[in-house]
Amino acid sequence: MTSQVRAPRAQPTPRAKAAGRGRPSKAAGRDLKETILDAAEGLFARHGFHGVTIRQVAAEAGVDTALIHYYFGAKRELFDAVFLRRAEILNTARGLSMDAYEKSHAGRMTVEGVIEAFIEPLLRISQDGGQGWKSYFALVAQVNNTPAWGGETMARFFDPVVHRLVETLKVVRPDAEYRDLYWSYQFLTGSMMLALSETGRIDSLSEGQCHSSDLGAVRARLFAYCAAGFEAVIDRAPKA
Amino acid sequence: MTSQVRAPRAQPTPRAKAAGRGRPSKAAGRDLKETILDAAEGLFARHGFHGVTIRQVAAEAGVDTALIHYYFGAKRELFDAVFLRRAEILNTARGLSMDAYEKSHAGRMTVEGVIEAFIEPLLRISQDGGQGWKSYFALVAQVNNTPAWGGETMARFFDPVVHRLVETLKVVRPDAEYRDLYWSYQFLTGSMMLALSETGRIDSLSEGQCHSSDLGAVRARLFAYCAAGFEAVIDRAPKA
DNA sequence: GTCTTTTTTCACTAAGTGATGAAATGACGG
DNA sequence: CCGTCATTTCATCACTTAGTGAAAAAAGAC
Repeated sequence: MTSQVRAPRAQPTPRAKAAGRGRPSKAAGRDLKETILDAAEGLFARHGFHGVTIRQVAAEAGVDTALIHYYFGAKRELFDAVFLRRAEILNTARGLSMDAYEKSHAGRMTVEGVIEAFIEPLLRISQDGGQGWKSYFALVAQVNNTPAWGGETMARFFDPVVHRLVETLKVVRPDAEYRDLYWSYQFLTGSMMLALSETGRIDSLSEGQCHSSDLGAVRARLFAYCAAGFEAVIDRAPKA
Repeated sequence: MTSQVRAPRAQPTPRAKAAGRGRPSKAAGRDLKETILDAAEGLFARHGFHGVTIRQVAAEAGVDTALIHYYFGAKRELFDAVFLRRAEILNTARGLSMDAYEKSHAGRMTVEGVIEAFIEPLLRISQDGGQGWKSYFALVAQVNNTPAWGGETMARFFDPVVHRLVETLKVVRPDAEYRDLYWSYQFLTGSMMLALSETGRIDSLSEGQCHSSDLGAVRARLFAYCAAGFEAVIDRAPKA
C-alpha cells in the first residue's frame, strides 16, 4: 500500500553503458558454476546459511546475482547444491576405505582398525583437497549441530556409511550392544567433526602448543582415543 | 537524500486508538526482560544468530520490537545477553564440582573421576534446569562449531575452567604431555557438546533404540568413553 | 492532586533482501 | 550474413530488516 504513486524514474534507463554482457561461458578460467559453488561454500562455512546473502556470493564469485538464480534457483537450492557436490565423493571414499580394510584384515580386524578406516579418508581428503574441502567440513559440522537444520539432510547422506561402521564393529565385538555402539558413534562424530572443522579454538586454548590445522596431530591421537572409548563403553555395558 | 519532502502523513496520526500502552512492568507474570531472553534463547538455539529476526523474538515474547531495543540495544547485544546470562552459573557449578572432587579424593584422584567432575554438572543442570538450559546448550554447541563466531566468546567464558581441568589431569598423570591433554580435551568437548545439544540425530540413526534426550544414557557412557580416550592418548604419546 | 520517571506502543526510515523479466551478447549452425 | 539460443547483465520489484524518535500510559514521589 503506502499509496506512493511511484516516482517517475529519475533516469529513463541510461541505456547500455554495456561493457560486456553475453557469454564468455568458459572464458573465465573454470566453469562459472563451479566458481559460484566455491564462493558459496566458503561463505556458508564461515557464516552459516542465514549469515550469507546471495549478493555476497555473487560478489565473491564475480558474477551477477541473477546468474546464481539462473543456475541454481532459490538460495536454499544453492545451499543444497553445495552440500551435495562433495557428499557423494566422501561416501565413496569412505566405502572404499572400509572395503579395503575388511578385505586386508579379514578375520583380524580390530576396533581401532575399523575406526581408522572410517575416519582416515576424511583426514586425507581434508589435507590433500585444498581449502574447498576444509570449508566443506566446517559446513557439515555446522549443519550437524543445528537442530532445525541437520536432521533430514545429514541422515539422507551419511546414515548408510554409519550403519556400515556399526555393523562392522558388531562383527569385531559380537558381545557389544547396539545401543552402546550408537552412543559411542555419537561421541566419535562430535570429536571428529570438531577436529575437521578447524575452528582455531585449540590454538588459543593451548596458547600455541596445538594448532587446529595440524591434522597430523589429530591422526596421531583420534583413532586411539575413539577406539579406547568404544572398548571401554562396550566392556562396562550398562546392564552389568 | 531521495529529496522526498516527507509525505504529509496520510492519516495525521489516528490518535490513540490505544488499548493499553504504559507500564504493567511486572504485571505480565515474570519480568519482561527475562521473557525476552527466554524467547531469544530458544530461537537462537534452533536457528542461529542470523536465522532469527528481532521481530520473531518480539512476536514469541509478545512484545514490541522497540522494547527489545530499549532493554538490550542492538541485536548482537541481545545475543550476548542471552549467552552471558547462564555462562556464569555454569562456571560456578563446574568450579564447585571440581573443588568437591579434589577435596574428597585428594591423593586418590582418577582420570575418570576428574572428567566426571567436569562434565556431570552440565548433565545435571540440563536434566533439572528445564527447556531454557537445553536451548542454551544447543546454542553453545552451535557457537563452538562456527569458526567466525565462537573464537573470542567461547575463550573468554570457558577457557579458565578448561585450564583447570588440564592442570588437574596433569596432577593425576604427571607423565602426560600438555599437547596430548589439549587434544584429548578437544575430542571430549566435541562429544560433550553434541550430546548436550540433543539434536535428535541419534534417534533416527539408531531407529529408535537411543534417544538424544536420554541424558542418563549419556552419563552411563560418556565419562568412561572420554577417560579411556585420555588414557590411551597419554599412554601412546607420539614421541614414543 | 501534580510532576517525574520508567516502561510501552506506534509510526516510520534507510538500507538491505531474494527474486524476476527483459534486454543484451556472442557462439554456432545454416 | 542471418537466425537461434544459451548465457550474462541490468534494472527493478515487492518485501523485510534493524533500528529510532516521540507520544502515550502507568507508577511512584511529593
